Amino acid sequence: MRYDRIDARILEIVQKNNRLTSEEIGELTGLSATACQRRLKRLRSDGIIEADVSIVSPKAVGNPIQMLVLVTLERERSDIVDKFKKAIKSSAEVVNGFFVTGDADFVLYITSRSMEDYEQFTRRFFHVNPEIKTYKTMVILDRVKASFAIPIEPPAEDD
Amino acid sequence: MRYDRIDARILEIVQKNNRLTSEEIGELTGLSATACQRRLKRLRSDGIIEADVSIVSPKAVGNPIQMLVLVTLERERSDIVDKFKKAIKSSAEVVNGFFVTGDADFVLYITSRSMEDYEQFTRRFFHVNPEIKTYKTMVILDRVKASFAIPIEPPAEDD
DNA sequence: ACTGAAAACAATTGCGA
DNA sequence: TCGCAATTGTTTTCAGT
Repeated sequence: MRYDRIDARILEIVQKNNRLTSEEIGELTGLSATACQRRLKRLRSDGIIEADVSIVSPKAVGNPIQMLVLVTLERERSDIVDKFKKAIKSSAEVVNGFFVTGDADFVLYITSRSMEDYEQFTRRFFHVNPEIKTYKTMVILDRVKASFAIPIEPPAEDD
Repeated sequence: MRYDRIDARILEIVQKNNRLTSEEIGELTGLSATACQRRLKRLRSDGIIEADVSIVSPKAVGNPIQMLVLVTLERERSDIVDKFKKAIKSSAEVVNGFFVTGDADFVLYITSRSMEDYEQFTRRFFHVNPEIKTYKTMVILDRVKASFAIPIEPPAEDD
């Protein structure tokens, strides 16, 4: 699971747009299309590229409201935590769920059709999960930066 | 900017994997490859599909540490807020930045090579942005759900 | 707006370097 | 690991329903 400088360049490119042809990527990297393709294949099979997805506009598909929710559980017992993780996974509204240190136990990224829908969701969700002590909702007013591009460290040099 | 039930189905599919062939999508939707392709083209040009990207593993590219940071500014004056938005945009470490209501003014999603690197980053970042009153770091222990799939509302029916 | 066939284009594989 | 050339497969265009 190793990558060189050219792989890093390819990753930077496809993180922004994975529909470029290998030829185009080749031009941007100074490699032939074939070589780029082979590298991409390796990056995918090695799991450096985790997935290739279309990003859908939440607004365009009827979920204009987005929230970040800080959830604190009653207790941090591992069975309770695990149960809550399952609840996150099985909840369609929760797009992202993070288990974190600090001010909260979990942070959830949720999309919703309306504030009313969100309120209903919380009622259900928090009723089904009585181990939740508190939650704090932060409504997203602006996605200032909504990149999916992870910064890539310069690769190790073993010349 | 409208979509029907089949478009919704296509969106669900490509949100998970945008490298399927039109043929494969056709089989999953009961349409011909050609029809799927036309729909995808429209979904892209209409902006319902915002982007097509490869998801890179932060861990695999040397950024194993991920954080969510709640930032509160000294004051919510619009020029200060705008200045901070610019700082977010121009900072490579900040992958995502949200302007929010509630307990904080901004939530940042940051990746880093190490806690030391993160500490250095905060020093720089908060030095350059003196309008920051407080910030609270939550280190991500587990990405319980790291989907990029927005739930899609059943489309409006105008038969 | 859809399908199906043909043409254009891109990805993959094999080979020599 | 690379590039080139040949093959395979995918996408796009076009005509017809």
